[in-house]
Amino acid sequence: MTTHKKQDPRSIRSKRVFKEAAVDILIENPDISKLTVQKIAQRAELNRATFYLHFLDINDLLKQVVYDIFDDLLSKMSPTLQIDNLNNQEQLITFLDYFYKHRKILAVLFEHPGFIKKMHKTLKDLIVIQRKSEGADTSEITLSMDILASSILGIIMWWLRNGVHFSSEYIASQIIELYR
Amino acid sequence: MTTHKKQDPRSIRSKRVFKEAAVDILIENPDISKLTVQKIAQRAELNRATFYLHFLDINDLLKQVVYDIFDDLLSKMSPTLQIDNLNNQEQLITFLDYFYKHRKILAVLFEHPGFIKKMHKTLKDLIVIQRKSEGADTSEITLSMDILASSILGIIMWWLRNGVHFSSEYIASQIIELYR
DNA sequence: CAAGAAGTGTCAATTAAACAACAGATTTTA
DNA sequence: TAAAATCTGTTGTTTAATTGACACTTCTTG
Repeated sequence: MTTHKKQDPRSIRSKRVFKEAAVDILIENPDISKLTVQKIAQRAELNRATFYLHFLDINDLLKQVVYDIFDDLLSKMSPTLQIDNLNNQEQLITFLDYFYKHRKILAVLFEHPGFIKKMHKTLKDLIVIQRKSEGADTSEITLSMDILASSILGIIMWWLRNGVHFSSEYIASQIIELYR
Repeated sequence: MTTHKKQDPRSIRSKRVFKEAAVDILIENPDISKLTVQKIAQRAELNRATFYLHFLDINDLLKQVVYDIFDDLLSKMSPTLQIDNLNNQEQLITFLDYFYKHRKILAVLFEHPGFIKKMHKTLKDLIVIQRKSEGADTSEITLSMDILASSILGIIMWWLRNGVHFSSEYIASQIIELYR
């Protein structure tokens, strides 16, 4: 059990503001190579030196952004997973709504090396958790989950790429239809 | 000539954030008597004690908010006043657009004692500046300007009270028609 | 109306952010 | 490609914000 020393609210805020600033800039201009610490600090209205109190470099910040997104996603998913009478479709819609809400930064991050792989792993884990909660045999589920995760990820990426013309409800119903 | 010592960006930001927080709270709940330093600090994500580094009390903050608004208004008006071929109507529309943009906080501030009086003075000054730029005799203009300012202020207050159903262009044309 | 809750204004001590300067790396552009 | 401009990562020092406490006043509500 790690003891987290209580953080100064200034630190908490600064970390958040730096990340928000970076995300905002990336949404305006998705070219990560054009992102600089100076621009982030400027947008965050914080000193450039302060950046280095919280992050090693831009890549470290982006990793934390990615981590935050997954953390947020998991915190949104787990409560619903604990409700027994919730069916697949409702969970899937929660999942898709999350993607819709964060579609702009996700579209940028999908271009980021390593993100898709991490996304895949998280998605698979979520599917495994779900299947287990449905009482499936542990030995049978792990095998085909990669393929299933890949398919869903492919659909999501297509969905995001194409400007999200369809509702999350419709996509959910299509995914369920496909893997019935 | 007062020498302004260059301010720390943290101070500048804190002052701004406190004011924004107060305005936000007032727009949500226009009852000034319900506004507290604690709520402002909480909304601003700053410590309550920090508030007192920048403001004497809530009233002092509100005075500064009022001042900022007028400062902003005057900076928006003066450039147009210097353009010779600009007519009354265009100036009036600039003026009215400003009110439209800030209508929410202005609706709150119009309830604030002293605001209408200050508003009146500023409006009169603007009218006087305008009349002078039109080459009017200095002795003739000051007298009826109070009545004129009161009328325009009355129209603006009515306009704001009634949910701004009409465009600033239409109101401008009506005001000009009235005082032709 | 009495008691608890919430808000005020202030303080000394602590901590995080700003500053400014630096050498060196990278990118732009003439 | 050479020069200029921008960006990087780091540092010691200064300054503003946080903290938690304090005595006091003003709501709020049973």
